[in-house]
Amino acid sequence: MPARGQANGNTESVDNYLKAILSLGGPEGRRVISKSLAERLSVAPASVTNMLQKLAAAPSPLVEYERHRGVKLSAAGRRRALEVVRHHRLIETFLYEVLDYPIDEVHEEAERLEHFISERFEERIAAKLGHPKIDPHGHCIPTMEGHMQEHDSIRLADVVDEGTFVIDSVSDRDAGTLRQLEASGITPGARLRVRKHTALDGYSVSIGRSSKAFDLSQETARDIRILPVA
Amino acid sequence: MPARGQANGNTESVDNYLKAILSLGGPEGRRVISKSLAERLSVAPASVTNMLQKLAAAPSPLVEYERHRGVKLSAAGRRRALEVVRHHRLIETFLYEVLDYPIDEVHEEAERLEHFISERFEERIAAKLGHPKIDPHGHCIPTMEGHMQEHDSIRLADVVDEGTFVIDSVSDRDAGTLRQLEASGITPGARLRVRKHTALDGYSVSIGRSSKAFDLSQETARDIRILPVA
DNA sequence: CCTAATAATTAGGTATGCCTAAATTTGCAG
DNA sequence: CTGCAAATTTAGGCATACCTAATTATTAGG
Repeated sequence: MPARGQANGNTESVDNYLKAILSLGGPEGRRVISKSLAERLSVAPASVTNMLQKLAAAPSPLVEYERHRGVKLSAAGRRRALEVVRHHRLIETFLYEVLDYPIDEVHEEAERLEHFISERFEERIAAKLGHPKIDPHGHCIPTMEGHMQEHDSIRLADVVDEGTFVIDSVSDRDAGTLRQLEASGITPGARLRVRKHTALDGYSVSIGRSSKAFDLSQETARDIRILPVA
Repeated sequence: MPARGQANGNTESVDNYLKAILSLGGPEGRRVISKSLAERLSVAPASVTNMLQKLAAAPSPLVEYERHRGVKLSAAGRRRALEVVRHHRLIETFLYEVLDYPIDEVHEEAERLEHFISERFEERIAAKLGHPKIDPHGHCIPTMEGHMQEHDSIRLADVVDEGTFVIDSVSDRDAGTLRQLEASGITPGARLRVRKHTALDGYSVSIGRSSKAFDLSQETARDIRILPVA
């Protein structure tokens, strides 16, 4: 298939590499090793090497890559990655708010569409939504200029003993988990009271002023990010 | 790139071949010759032969193809083609009605997105729009079951002398033309009074009860379809 | 009915992006 | 400092979908 997208050779595949590097390298833009990329993208390590070489060799490269030493995004690469993340999160918000999608279906649809929408589409849905700052999972939406100020939330899984928190965000990694969390009222903005189960390796939590308690596995607790109560 | 889409090997490219065959073969499903397809798709004739052979050789083929004798859609191919057309026209309507796109920009965006939206997306925008029967250009939207009842409109270019008509639809072939027609009030549903310019090889038209007259080239008149006044 | 023009097909190539298997390189433990 | 294991890279392939050039079919004119 001939290359798609703008002047550059930006394809769906390239977008996904950039997103993965951004996500794995964190906001500070740490070096990312090929193995992590291969895992994240469900692709053979050799394919990663291949792609990184091509990306790095391009006229205005999207990544900085040194043999055997991992990759990081160039300024241009970071810009493109943030644009794709912006698309993704705006689309999710749009599907949820305007098209009444169930929360656990927005991710998959956005994952496909994010690569193909135009600047106009981006601008129009942003306007329609009142230029939202966070998506339905609580993740912040990068600005048009490519700025993203992360919240300094922590993972519930990293809480030592107990306390009361505000839910910052919920991972969209697994649709099933997401559906369950939503059903239990564990959504961004909710107040969460937490107590650690030392025996069961998990947590007992309740929402708001409710006395109903839920058990969460350590696994699930990694998908929830929390903030101290304001 | 690995195949995208459902069980079958439906790619963007295949979709476009099917749409072109549907469009060139008309509602009756006439045989289409490779040359026309090549022109329509801006592709070399050899590429068409190649693709048709693959499509026809598939386990449940989307086309019926005989060497040197053209192609037509199989039942499955027609179903898929109509689904893509439905996507296209629903998306156009959605962009126009919900996202306030200018009329001359809806086609290009829909042309890209039509291949990537899910059944759910289709269903949700259809619901949001109240299950519309025609798109903003006046083209009818195939049903979910793959039915499309064409209007028996005629091209303005085929009008012999003069008369009054209702505008059925306007082609989305050229954005510039479309923008001009919109600006002149030549949009689906409008009443059109026509008089032929024998000398200039074109038409003089006016809209509704307005006395302002516009000249239209023969070229442009091919892009306008009309119905007798009800 | 034969030939010339037109259409279609075959043959052989390009680029993308993925794969496996066989080298390498790196880095950590002893 | 050595040597093994993990990570990475190279080499060689596959599928898609496109291309050009050369060949073969079909069809329409004379």
